[in-house]
Amino acid sequence: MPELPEVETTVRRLREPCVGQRIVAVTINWARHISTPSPKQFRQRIRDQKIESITRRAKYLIFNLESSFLLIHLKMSGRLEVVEAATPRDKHDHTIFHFANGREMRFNDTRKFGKVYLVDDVEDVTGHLGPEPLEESFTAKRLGEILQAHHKPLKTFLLDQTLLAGVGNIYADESLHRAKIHPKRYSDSLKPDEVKKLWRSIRHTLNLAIKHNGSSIDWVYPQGEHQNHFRVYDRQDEPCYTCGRSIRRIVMGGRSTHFCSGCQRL
DNA sequence: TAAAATGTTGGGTA
DNA sequence: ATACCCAACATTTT
Repeated sequence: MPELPEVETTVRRLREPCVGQRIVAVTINWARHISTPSPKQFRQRIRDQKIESITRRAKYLIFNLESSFLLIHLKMSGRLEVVEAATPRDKHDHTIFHFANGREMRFNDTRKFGKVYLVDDVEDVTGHLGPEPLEESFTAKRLGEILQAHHKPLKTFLLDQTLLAGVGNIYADESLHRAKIHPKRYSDSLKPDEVKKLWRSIRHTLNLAIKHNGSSIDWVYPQGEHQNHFRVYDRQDEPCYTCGRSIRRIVMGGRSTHFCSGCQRL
């Protein structure tokens, strides 16, 4: 589930226990978690490297090591925790990074969709991604240009990581509601004031979610509290807080899509 | 019980 | 260029 705000929260939470730590070994219990290089090469190359900093690009965590980059994508159910080595392991702790200080970072991933990369060039993994919505360089003008260049329903547009990076199913719906724009509107149909509203809405929605430490849903990602602030996501048949009309749930591109039948007209 | 649905993404085929 | 279905997998819900 983790989208941009949850990944950002995870990065911030991991900095204190990780930065400055040296990775002395890696335990790989599910080899297919390691995307590149081979598990054997991975273990060898990461060994004895220190974590110098942690950043984020879209939904990827980037661990800046001494001589390479460790990237992790949590996909649908991934979680990262740093614990004492003596802490009992969970059956879904698939990849474990052992630190020199006796603690370890565990990549727990029930559905096993997550991926781990060790690369010299971050762009090898993130090169196909669109702009970061919270960067200063991402202006309303820039969003407008990208919107105009494609003819896609907005929901589909917002989920396309090559056009705009980091927005997932929850924040796409929340952003469109805050902008009062219907998810089926086509990207190249927005008027300039609508572009501006959508741009502001995306950034506000993501920043607010980060302030709430992300959203917690079910058993995944237990930290955040932004789920208490959803306006449309998972609120089908409930009244809109803005206009009182009921929230609808439809399926677009195989993804559940929530919008207000009053505020968001086609 | 069995089928459907769940936050992601990439690929293959129209 | 876009749309649609499928794949990866485990667990919960219908």
